[in-house]
Amino acid sequence: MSAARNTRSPLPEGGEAQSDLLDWEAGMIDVFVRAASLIGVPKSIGQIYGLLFCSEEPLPMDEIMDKLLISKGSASQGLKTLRGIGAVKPVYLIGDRRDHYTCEDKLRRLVGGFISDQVNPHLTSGSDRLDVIEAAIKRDNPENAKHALGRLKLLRSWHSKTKLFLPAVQKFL
Amino acid sequence: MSAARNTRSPLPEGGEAQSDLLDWEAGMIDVFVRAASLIGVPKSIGQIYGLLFCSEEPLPMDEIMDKLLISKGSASQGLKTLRGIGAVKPVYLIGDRRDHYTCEDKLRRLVGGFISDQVNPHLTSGSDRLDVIEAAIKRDNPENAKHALGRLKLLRSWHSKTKLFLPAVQKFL
DNA sequence: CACGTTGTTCAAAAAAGCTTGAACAAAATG
DNA sequence: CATTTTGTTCAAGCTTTTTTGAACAACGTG
Repeated sequence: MSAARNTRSPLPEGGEAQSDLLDWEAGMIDVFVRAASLIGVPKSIGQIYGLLFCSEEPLPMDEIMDKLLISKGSASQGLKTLRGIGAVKPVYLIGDRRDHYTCEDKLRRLVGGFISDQVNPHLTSGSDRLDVIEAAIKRDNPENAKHALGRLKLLRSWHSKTKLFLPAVQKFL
Repeated sequence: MSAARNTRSPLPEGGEAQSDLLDWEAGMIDVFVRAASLIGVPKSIGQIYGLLFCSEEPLPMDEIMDKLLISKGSASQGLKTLRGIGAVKPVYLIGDRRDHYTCEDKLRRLVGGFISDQVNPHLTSGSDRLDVIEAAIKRDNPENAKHALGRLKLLRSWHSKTKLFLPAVQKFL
């Protein structure tokens, strides 16, 4: 095998912070950042998840800050969100006061956590909104009430299809 | 049936533009705006789709502008995007030079259009990125190369599951 | 072919969302 | 209990995205 002093991503460094990511790590993190933005999740969260995905060991917050060059606020907030959807899990190491984190790497759980945290609440409140709309139609009784009720019915069918669909996603993945 | 002068949403009006949405329409549009933002689509696009969803007749751009109180630029740009994913269809009415639009109201087609326009391109380019990562691992041959390759393999499996999954979505909905 | 209508484009303004950093809380240490 | 370490919160700043509006292209029409 050919010699190789691991090529690293840009970012020359001066005093404290140091990126120190290998190319393959930077590449993977990039994949996660893109995937995150596709589903409307902030960059820093994709970065953190990606870094943990690459890491063989659980990482504490300050290492995450150093490697990704993000602020304490971002790191703390990002980990909070990731914990919330169950995408990272805290690991307690003896002899180290700091919380360490690993990523959840079962696709099914990742998706499940995201759905129940980010999607289901909207689905639930959506149901109430449809009831309000129905009330408005019946109250105002516009001349095209028949059409309006038809649309409402269609929307309700989309709603219930989606509710059936999401659990099915779990099984599939 | 009880008397009722249709209650309308806020927005007193002065000279030209007029919102003139009924409560039930405003409610439905709101549902679409929320759904749109859930999947990272701008508000104005959700509004336009919602308005067309409520309307019994195809609508021309200037009516859309007037009812939603949005600018010509937004309306034009929003319709362009919606046409792009096949969420609205142009309808040509004789005796009227203006293009009119109706919404696509088959859920399957809506979702299909969105996926092939917004998701598939990312999936495709993602595949190339994984190859680049693999090359980086083999080139640098870091001491944890075994672990790195394991992660890459996992990510590849997620990738192919997703590729299988998306067409399945179509059938289900 | 001059004119009015319809629709697109794009630079600048506005809005929305993310990140930062400093102040604060909590908890372990000596 | 004073001090240090670890982590959270949140207002202010910054970036990115969206919206606006005016200039311009396209196209019928008379």
